[in-house]
Amino acid sequence: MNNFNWQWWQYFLAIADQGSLSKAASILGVSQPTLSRQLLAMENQLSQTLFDRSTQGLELTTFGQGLLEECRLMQESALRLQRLADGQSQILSGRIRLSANEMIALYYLPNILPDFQDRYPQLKVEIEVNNKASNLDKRDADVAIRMFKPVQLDLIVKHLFDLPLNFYASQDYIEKHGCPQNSNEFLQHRLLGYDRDTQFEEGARRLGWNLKNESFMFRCDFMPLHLELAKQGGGIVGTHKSLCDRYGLVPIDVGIEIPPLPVFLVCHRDVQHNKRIRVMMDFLIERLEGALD
Amino acid sequence: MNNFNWQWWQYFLAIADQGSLSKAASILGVSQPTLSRQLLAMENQLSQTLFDRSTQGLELTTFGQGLLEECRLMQESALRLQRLADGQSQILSGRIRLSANEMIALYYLPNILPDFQDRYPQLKVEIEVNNKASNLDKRDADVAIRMFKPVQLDLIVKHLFDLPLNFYASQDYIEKHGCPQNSNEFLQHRLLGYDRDTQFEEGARRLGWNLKNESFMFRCDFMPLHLELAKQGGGIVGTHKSLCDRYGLVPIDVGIEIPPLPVFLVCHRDVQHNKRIRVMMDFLIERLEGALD
DNA sequence: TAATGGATATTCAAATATGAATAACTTTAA
DNA sequence: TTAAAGTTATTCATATTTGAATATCCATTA
Repeated sequence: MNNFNWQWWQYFLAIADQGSLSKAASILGVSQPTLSRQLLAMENQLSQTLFDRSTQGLELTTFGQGLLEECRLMQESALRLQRLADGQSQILSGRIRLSANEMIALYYLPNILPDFQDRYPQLKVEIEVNNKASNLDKRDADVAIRMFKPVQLDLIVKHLFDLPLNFYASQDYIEKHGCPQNSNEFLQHRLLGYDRDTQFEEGARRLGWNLKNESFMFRCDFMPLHLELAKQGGGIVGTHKSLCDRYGLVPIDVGIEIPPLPVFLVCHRDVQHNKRIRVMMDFLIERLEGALD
Repeated sequence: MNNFNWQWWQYFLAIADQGSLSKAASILGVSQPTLSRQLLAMENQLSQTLFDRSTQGLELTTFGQGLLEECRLMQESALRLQRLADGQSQILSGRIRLSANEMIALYYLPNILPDFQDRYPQLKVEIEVNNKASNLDKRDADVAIRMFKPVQLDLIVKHLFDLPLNFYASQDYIEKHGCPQNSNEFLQHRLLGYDRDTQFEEGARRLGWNLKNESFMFRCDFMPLHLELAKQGGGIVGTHKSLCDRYGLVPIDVGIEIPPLPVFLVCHRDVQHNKRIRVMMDFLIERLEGALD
């Protein structure tokens, strides 16, 4: 009776999402001809066409569209099952994926991760460096370091500490352009700002400032570049207090207090008891704060 | 990343439900060794045991139990997908499953089904004869004839007609035992009643009677037997008015009016536009009432 | 116009998964 | 105690599925 292979729905969804047999096949870990034939078999059994083919790829028919939504629900179950299963794993080998933004990845993790690998040599560590919050539901990452508190209910969140922030410039810069003495002077200086990232804008608005991204002379969302620029005397950067010494930067005090940046450690509730994930989180709890020397 | 085959969950659920590789394999349409190996591969990938084996079969480990519930949700999606897909089918060949109780199956369907098969020779008709309501969610049947109005929201229900009921006995019986003239006399007679089926009991209670199953002299849930017994002069039967002529039964009027039995035609909302199902329902709407000659 | 790149479908040798048969075991029934 | 009937695991020849290579098509670009 129930002769429909669930794997077919998995195939169907991958093809629909990718819009191409080749891409879907590569993600699914099968070859394009295999996927082509499986899809044909599926359509054959349904006596219905799921996708319109072209040399540009595949597009859902209206029939196929009618199945997509429920298929996504099925995928959610599948993902949840995988999390539930993996969540029980007490194996200390395999891979663990950590998500962090560029600043954490570049300035804090290198100090401590070698120790982790010494302690757990069987564990392969994969770091996803990304300003976007990666999807813990889909296990794009196992553990994430976030600078904001996630609201999603099925996530386990631990507040680690707060990163003090301030404005800094190099000694060179100050000698050349002088040190601003108040906020009006400050705004006339070469401020290193953001491009599409609105986090800073929003922070400023909460402090009652009208500081648009457009007001900055130099704009870039890749924060490490701000630091390097500031180091070369390129301008004033708002960044972590713990980094100024390393970069030979001096604080600029114009009576503006930047609220410190909270740091959270996050994992999915379903996998919180996974041993690999547990040891990674414990390690980060133990060592990350100390990495801010 | 997402290297888990959805088919494995299908296997997992079937094994959990059947409690045996052999049974599950037969249902899934694979061989027992195949299923045994697939399960092993699955457990291997999870590095966890899903079932404890014995020569009696397989039993879920606590780990496996933790996955069962979500797996059932996944199955619901799979079943819904299949209904949605099948629901669009405009093919007039294949099988169609009809669910009916014993009375309908035995006394009304034989009159009309041959015409259906003449009209749609490509369609194989399967009849599930069952007093229980078969599961339209799981497609145990495509179309069901029910004597009660289903409450489930995702079912399409059409009220066909009402079957008049009355009490009957054979001429022989009446000559031998006399015809009861009032309800007190009536209750002293040989009434043919039910065993575990409480539908009649409940109907009687709604009419203000205290008529327990235990009060009957002869008890059986298989209604056609009641009719045959009554025909042989075995007692008084409460049954369809339309059957009394065929069986040479005469009505017994003791001032008790049995409310007529409503007849509903039911299919799942998801498959209501399926052509096979459509023609079967149209046929039954057209012909079933006439079968009550 | 011709070349390129990206797409699906087909071919065919090779790897893989399958199932009949069987082994090994346990419970139940005789 | 033995036989029967049920279970899962293993073996091995077979059948199926797979993927590299290829054909073919179409849009884009030089």
